[in-house]
Amino acid sequence: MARKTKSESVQTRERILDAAEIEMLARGVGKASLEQIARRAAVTRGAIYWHFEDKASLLQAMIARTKMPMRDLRRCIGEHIPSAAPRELLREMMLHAVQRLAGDAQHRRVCHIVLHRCEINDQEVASNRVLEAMFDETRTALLALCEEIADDFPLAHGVSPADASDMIVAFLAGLYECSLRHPATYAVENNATAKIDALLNGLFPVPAGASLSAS
Amino acid sequence: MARKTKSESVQTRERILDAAEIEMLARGVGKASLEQIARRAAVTRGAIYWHFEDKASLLQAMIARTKMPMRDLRRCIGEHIPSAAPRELLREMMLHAVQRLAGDAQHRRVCHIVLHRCEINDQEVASNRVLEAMFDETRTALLALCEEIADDFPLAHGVSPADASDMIVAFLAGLYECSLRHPATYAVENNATAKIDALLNGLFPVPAGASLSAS
DNA sequence: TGATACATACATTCGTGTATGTATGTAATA
DNA sequence: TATTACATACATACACGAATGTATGTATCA
Repeated sequence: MARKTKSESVQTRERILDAAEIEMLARGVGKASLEQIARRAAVTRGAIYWHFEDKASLLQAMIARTKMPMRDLRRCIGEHIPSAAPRELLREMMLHAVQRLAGDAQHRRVCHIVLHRCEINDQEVASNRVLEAMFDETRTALLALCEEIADDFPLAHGVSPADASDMIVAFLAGLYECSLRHPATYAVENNATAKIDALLNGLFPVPAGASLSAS
Repeated sequence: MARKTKSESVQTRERILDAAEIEMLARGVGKASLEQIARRAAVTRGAIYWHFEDKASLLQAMIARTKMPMRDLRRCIGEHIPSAAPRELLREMMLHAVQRLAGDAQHRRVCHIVLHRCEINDQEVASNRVLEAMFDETRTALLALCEEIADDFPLAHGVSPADASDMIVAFLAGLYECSLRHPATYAVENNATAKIDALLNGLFPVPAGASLSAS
């Protein structure tokens, strides 16, 4: 009814974003109306249009609230690359991604929305750019890592560093797919280390007698 | 303007389905209007409502036109299981899936629509059931196969048959994700055999000196 | 001649965007 | 310190288009 103080308005904005997450997850971005989002946030559409330009920028703000997984991985690379051995680093990165996916509920919701509750219009900006960034950054970062690893370990027969990074990207993307679509059936965090090690051993087989901590 | 012969009406139906594929792929299921689909098929909405109940059943018919990848795989299992060794069978199945994804344009389009151009409503029927079937059937079939393989080959350390089939499902799902979302960057069919072999060798490492054609 | 295979026309709903109202916080002024 | 002035943070109300569903018309095939 009246003007609220600054901190109250920030809270309102957060409540709107929370409500948008829930509604968009349940009904899809297109079918979730601003009216329903507003009702869930205990405000009116007026409040939404005050805080956001339109539904697209609301979605964008919602996405921006959670750090995207692959940017995270990349930063993780930047911080660790000077010190650790690349193969260990890759392993840690993959584990980190899995743990994030298993542990961070808001991250799961937002990824679920972007990946599965959002029709992609070829010209559209919001989630499309995010997805491109996710895939491209991941691929770039992983490719560089795989090339470094290939200096230390022999690659599997017929597999190039690019092939290896493609497989890892596919595996991670598939993890998100399976665990978000069917959380009951596919428990991501279950035996994650063993699974990741099996994949890495297939791509970069450790020669008999060699140590994993080769520089 | 007038009544067509039976075969002509079948052609009209097909043209509508073709147009729906194109429009839904370009704009998403929700934003593709029946009017635009009709225009592309050179008919009016009247024709669409004659052939289909509503947009949902149009989508359902569109999906039904292409066989789903995982049903295919399962049938492939049923046909081959009595004769071939399970590990070879699994390899062939995965190759088959990749080739289908690379070669069958209509299959690619429909999968692209179901996976990425379709907001999923929790209560909705059409594409949701299809997706569930895809994942569940795949998982069931692959799990059985992995258990058979585990009789012949030792599993990687700490990996159960269920873990192995989960990884394979994730890998295949990720292949679809990557190759459909970024066909330019991720060429599926590129080195597919080497990639698949690397994954299988990671999951079911072949003991030194053992032959792959173990019964 | 009746059922078929559509086209046309209309009613209705739903969501968005925008314009406007309104009450309060806040800073400047006197 | 009280008052004025304005910006803020929404609520309310309305106009508009877009899409759906349905009812009805119509020409042709069998």
